[in-house]
Amino acid sequence: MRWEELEQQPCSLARTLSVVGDRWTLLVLRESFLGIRRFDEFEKRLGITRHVLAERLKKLVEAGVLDKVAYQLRPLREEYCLSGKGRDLYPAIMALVHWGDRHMSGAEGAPIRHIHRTCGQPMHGVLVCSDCGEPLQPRDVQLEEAPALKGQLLPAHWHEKQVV
Amino acid sequence: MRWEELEQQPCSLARTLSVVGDRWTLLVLRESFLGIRRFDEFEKRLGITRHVLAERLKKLVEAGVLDKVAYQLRPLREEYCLSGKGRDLYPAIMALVHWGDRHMSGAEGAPIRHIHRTCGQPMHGVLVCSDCGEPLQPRDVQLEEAPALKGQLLPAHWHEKQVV
DNA sequence: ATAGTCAGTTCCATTTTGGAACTTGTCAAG
DNA sequence: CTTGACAAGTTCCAAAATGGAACTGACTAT
Repeated sequence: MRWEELEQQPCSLARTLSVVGDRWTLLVLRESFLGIRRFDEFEKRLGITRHVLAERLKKLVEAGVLDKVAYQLRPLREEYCLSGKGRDLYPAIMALVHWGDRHMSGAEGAPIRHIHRTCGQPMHGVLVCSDCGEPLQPRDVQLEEAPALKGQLLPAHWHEKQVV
Repeated sequence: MRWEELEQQPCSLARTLSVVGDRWTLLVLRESFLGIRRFDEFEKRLGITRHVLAERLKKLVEAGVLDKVAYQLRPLREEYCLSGKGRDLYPAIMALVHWGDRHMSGAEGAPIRHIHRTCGQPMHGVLVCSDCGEPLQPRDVQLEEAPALKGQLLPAHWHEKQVV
C-alpha cells in the first residue's frame, strides 16, 4: 500500500499514519512542541538529512499540521509553526512518550520527567473516557461501524467474542 | 538515522518509534486489538506484502509487543497475541485514532464510533494528568531532563520562553 | 572581494518496500 | 500412491525511500 492509498482507507488510524506514519515525522513535531521552528535547527537537533527534512516539512504544511510563516523578507526566510491541527497531536505524542518511558527506558529511567504546573506533581498522561472520565480499557469500548461501512471493517465475529 | 540508532536515543518518543514508527506496524497492532492473530488473516485484512508482514511480526515479537504462541503442532502453526506491553499501546492508538476522526474524516464522519460500555455513551479518549485528572495542555507541562542528561535534550532557551 | 548564513536542491549509493512465485510440513481426497 | 489444499513463511527482482555529501541562490557582515 502506498501513502496515497493509506490516506483513502476508511480507517482513522490509517489516515493518521498517512501523515505521521514514518520514522521522522513525529520527531519533527516533537521539536515543534519544544519551540523549534527553523530548517537548520530541525536539522541540527535531529540529525535528519536536509533532503528528508525538506520533504517532511512540505508534507506537514500540505496536511495543515504546520504553518509556514515568514520571519524576514530580503532574503525571504520562513519558519514552521504548529497549527491547531498540529497542537491536537499532543495527546498522541504524550501517549507514545509514556509508553517509551514505561517500556523502553533502561535502568536510568525516563530521559525526561513531566511536571504538571497545574497541580505541581510529576505525572504522565492517562487516557480517559470523554464522557464519564474513567480510564479506558480495550474491553470496555464497543465499536460500531458507520452505517455506510457496515460489515466492512470489523472481523466477522468481533461482536461475538471479546478479544482483548 | 537508522532504526538501531533510533532505539539508542535518549528520547522516549524516538525509542517508541524504533518499534512502531513506520507505515505498517501500528496497523498490524490495530488488527491485533481486533482479535486478529494469524499470518494470513493479517495479510488479507491489511493488504500488506507477506515479506513485510513477516518482518514486522518478527520485530514485534523481538520487542516483546506480541507473543508467538503455538495453536497446533504437526504441522507447527503459531499465532501472534498481544502481550501486556502490546496492550499498553492502546492509549497511544486511541489518541491517534481520535486525531484521525477529528482531522482526517470526510463529510461522512468517522468510520467507527466508540461506545463506552461502562457509561453507555459515545466517546473518545481524553488525555488527563495522572495526578490531578485535568486534561493535559502542552503549556501546563514542565519538562525536566534526567540529571545525567542535563542540557542535552531541551533547546537552550526552553525554560525562558513558553513556546506552544 | 570574501566569507558567512539560511533554506533549500541535486546527485548517487544504500536500504526498504511492493509484487509475485516458490518452499516446507502435513492432512484429506481420489 | 498421487494430487491438491492449507498455513506460514522465504526468495527474487524491480521500484521507491533514505543517507550522505556537495551545490545553489539570495542576501548580510567585514
